[in-house]
Amino acid sequence: MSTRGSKQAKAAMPDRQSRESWLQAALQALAKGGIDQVRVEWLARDLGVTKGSFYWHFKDRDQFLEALLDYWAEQSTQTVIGNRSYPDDPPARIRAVAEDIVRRDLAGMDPHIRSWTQYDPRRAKVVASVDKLRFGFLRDLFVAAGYPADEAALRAQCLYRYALGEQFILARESKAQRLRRMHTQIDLLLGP
Amino acid sequence: MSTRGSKQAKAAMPDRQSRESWLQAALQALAKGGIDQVRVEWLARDLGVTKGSFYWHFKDRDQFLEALLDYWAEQSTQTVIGNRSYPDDPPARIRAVAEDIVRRDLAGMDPHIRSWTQYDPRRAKVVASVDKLRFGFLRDLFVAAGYPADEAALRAQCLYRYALGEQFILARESKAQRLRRMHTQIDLLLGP
DNA sequence: GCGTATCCATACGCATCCGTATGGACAATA
DNA sequence: TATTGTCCATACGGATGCGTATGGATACGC
Repeated sequence: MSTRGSKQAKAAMPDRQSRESWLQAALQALAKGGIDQVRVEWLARDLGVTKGSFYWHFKDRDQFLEALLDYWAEQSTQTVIGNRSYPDDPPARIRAVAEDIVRRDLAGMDPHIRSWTQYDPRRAKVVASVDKLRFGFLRDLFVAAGYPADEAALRAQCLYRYALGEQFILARESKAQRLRRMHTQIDLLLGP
Repeated sequence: MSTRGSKQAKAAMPDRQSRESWLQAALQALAKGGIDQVRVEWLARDLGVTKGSFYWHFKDRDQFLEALLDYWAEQSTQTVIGNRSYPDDPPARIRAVAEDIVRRDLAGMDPHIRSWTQYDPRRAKVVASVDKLRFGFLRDLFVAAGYPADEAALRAQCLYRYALGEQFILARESKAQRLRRMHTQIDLLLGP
């Protein structure tokens, strides 16, 4: 039944878990049903191990959730900001970044994250720092496009809120439609 | 200790609960910490009664949560759309509605609702219908402002996403700042 | 005043999940 | 081969929350 670690070891020690594999599993669970889907024993079942592994890597669930939030923060900032293959022309760059936001794998994670962290000041602080970082990245794009600082900030705020809101519309829409409307929004923001 | 129903009865039967008082308490709990804060015994404590009351009004927790989602849908549509005291001038009307959205009591509820319902098709359907209704209301405002149908729809989608996204920014900002930026966004949408 | 309907308290069984305690499997090192 | 370190299985105690069973309290019609 179990695919317990055999000796041919395609990638060495198949069943052994790392801190990160637990966090990765938790992130997937979080994406599916919110923070109350992140249960120690459920993750263990997903990973094909038992809690014994969990409590070897982490002190308790609280510390794990803290680490999870940090892990999310790291992932969700690198995904957009870490991509250096964007075009040089500022407006095209803004479009490319916005498309990346819509497309990215972490789509749909934000509502769970924010629902989870909303009333915990310490956690809200982490989310706020992510918002600040992503916003700053967008603002710089508008600055590069020639807008003065305050104008750039306003437009970046608009775009960021739009991108966030986009994640929470559950309507079954094609990605093409979403992208088209996003372009309309950007055209407005790049206008006067 | 208990303010058990005495005979002077300022408003008749102080401690007796109705279906709606349970739903109201649940909505408050939901707003604070998401759906996993909605626990039968916790609500009972909040209301100053015991579970006995709950299981008289509702079959079980699942049925209760269904009713809760419907209750939210009703509340969150009436809040904005039910207000008939908006100005007649279409642009001013759009501004007033948008301000209402920012100000309204249900602010901050959406992330919890969407995190909760995202991966349940039956529940997602309810949320989608709310989105559809609120969006339709906004679209009609743009139509009234003179935009052709498709243009109005696009602008309404932009505004709606912006308003949604606004709820998820946890940054400590004054309401005045939020309103000012919202106005900027609307000015853009009412432009060319 | 009596019966009935409405609403809630109390107490219990049950399942689930957290955290711990302890020992075992496996690899690396000597 | 002995030893040590890493990682996990198993089994348990305890807490928590759901749902039920049953009786009590209050209002209302007659």
